[in-house]
Amino acid sequence: MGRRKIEIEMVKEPNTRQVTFSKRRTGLFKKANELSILCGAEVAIVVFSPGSRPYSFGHPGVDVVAAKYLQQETEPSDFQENPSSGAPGIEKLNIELGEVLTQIREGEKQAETHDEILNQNDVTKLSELKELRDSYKELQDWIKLRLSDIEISGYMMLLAQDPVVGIKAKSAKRRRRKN
Amino acid sequence: MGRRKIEIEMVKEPNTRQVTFSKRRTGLFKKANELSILCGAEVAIVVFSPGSRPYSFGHPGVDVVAAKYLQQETEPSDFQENPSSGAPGIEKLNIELGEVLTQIREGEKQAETHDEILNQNDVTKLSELKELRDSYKELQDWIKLRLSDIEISGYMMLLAQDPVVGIKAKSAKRRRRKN
DNA sequence: AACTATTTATAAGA
DNA sequence: TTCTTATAAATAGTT
Repeated sequence: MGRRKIEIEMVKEPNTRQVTFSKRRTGLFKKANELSILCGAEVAIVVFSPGSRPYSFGHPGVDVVAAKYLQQETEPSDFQENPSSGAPGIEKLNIELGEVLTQIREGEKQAETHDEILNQNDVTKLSELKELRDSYKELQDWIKLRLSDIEISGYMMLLAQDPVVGIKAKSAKRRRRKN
Repeated sequence: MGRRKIEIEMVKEPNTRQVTFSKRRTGLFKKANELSILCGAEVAIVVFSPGSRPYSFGHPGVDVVAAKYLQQETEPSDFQENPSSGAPGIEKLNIELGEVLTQIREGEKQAETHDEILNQNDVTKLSELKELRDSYKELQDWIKLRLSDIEISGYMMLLAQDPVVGIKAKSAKRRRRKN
């Protein structure tokens, strides 16, 4: 968005990096503000500059949103006891899928420790990344097809259940279709 | 930034508002990601949609940054040399993967409308569910293998980033397994 | 800090 | 909804 296109990678020149940080932090907060107003959404952002200086934005407030977020995290989900779906055995399947998700997440954390290695990879590896991505996409498509075949709902929900609690609780309760 | 200029005020049409929310939330997270990479900054964002669904972004993690923010202890920072990611082109791949995740989530929403149908399914369908599950597991394994091959870190992080909120450990009850 | 040339985000439209 | 496209907006390099 400037005179030239830049790669998304650490800006080496300290001075330039600082300037970039200031400009983009301002832009980020502006965007966040617009989002909250346009959509009536609650937003909280905390940023630590390269020099670890803290900056924050919040609507209605960082603390408010953070509290809501934390509360939700600890809040005991109620979907558990909900028999909802009703398909025999589906619960067990859901649990297993949940475990798979957990594994993904764990692998993801483990991957964090590989940052440096990542930086050493050269572009050659990109082909492999694409391969990975494409394969993943294919599977998603396949899953979606299977889903329409067997009409299973709570199932897909569970796919993303682990990460998104909000959706979980909501779907569990719903007994009627919305639209 | 669109066909027409719009005023920054609550979008009245619920449908349009939802669309705007999705687009802008994606844009916001993308910007946040770029900021963290370009400047080696730590960023955490929590957003609640108009429907109070939680979304979050965090580098290195929402909880990490949030904790640091809350503590606010003037610690001697030597954050300067955070290498974070930076492989050329990886940014684009991350975004594409993010889109895949979005697709999953969308499919999930769509599935919600099949609650009733689901309840009519009989046990016969279970075999298919298992097939689905196994296939999904297989892919996860494959992905994990590929990951160790190419050592990509931020990549997998992005996989779970969108829902992220994820960290919402609360799904606690069922994810509690040592693996 | 301002100033543009460009890139990027996105509001409408298909 | 997903993709496209005309425009608005953000911003990289410059002054």
